[in-house]
Amino acid sequence: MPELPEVETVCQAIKPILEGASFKSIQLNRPNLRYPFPPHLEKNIACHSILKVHRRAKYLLLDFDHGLTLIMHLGMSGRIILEPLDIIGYKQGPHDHAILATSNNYKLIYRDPRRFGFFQLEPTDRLQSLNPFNKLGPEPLESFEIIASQFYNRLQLKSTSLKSALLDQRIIAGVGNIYASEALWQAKFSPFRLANTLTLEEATLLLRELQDVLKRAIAAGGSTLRDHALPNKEIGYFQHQFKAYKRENQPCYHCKTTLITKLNQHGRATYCCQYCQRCQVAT
DNA sequence: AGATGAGCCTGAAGGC
DNA sequence: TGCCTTCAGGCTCATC
Repeated sequence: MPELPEVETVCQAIKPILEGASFKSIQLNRPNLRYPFPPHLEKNIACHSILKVHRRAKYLLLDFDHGLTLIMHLGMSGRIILEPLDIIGYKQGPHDHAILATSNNYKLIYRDPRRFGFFQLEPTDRLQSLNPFNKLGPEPLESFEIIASQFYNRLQLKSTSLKSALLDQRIIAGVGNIYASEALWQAKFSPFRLANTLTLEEATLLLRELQDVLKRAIAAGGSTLRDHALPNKEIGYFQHQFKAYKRENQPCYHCKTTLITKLNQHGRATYCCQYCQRCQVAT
């Protein structure tokens, strides 16, 4: 599922329930996801209060009162379900890999069919100096004034395409394939244009459109394609607002005439209006 | 430094 | 209906 808006909506939904609570038991149904689960996970975090639930890029972070942070990444197909502990009718699914029971009688279920996600446990005060957090670019929803120049400066150092640059977590954190396509369409920039050819004004415009797309997606509860759902199982609705992504052969909403094209860029799908975005596949 | 391909996995969708 | 192939929202690694 998860790009920044999906992780953010999950974060906002679980925050009021988890902050101040603790996990009283942790059931792991397999030894690993993409990587092994942190050793002695239950022993290390059970019965410690969760001080803060927050997000950095596409990572969900749970800070505990004894100085450890549980990092959860949802990979491609991960989701988090939060439901009352005594709910009748919960049937453990084949991909419910971790079930964490909370002190306030909820269970947090980590479900991930493809298992590209992972858990990591690290000291909270060292998080910023650890991989991958020490490499991440600014949060795109930080105050515009603070990050605009950083964004521009980082683009200036990149002789790769704009699409690649937006997906590069070192330039701007949390953007994935959907929202990169949407932001580029909205700003009318070709995904194939080289990142270091943008002027400060153009980089500013792109960042504004990126912020707009991400904020609207969060307000809509994220995008539900196959896997994403909010922890209460409601789905996100931003997929109905896609202007480029998954709209191949449908008219562009800018020019109303050109059909959106699906192109392959670095092995991944890119959607654009070849007229409005002046898309020419770079040679 | 950047591009490319492979790999980690499963399930949905489409073609035949 | 069933089998096969392709594709998918992320990220890392090796190689060129």
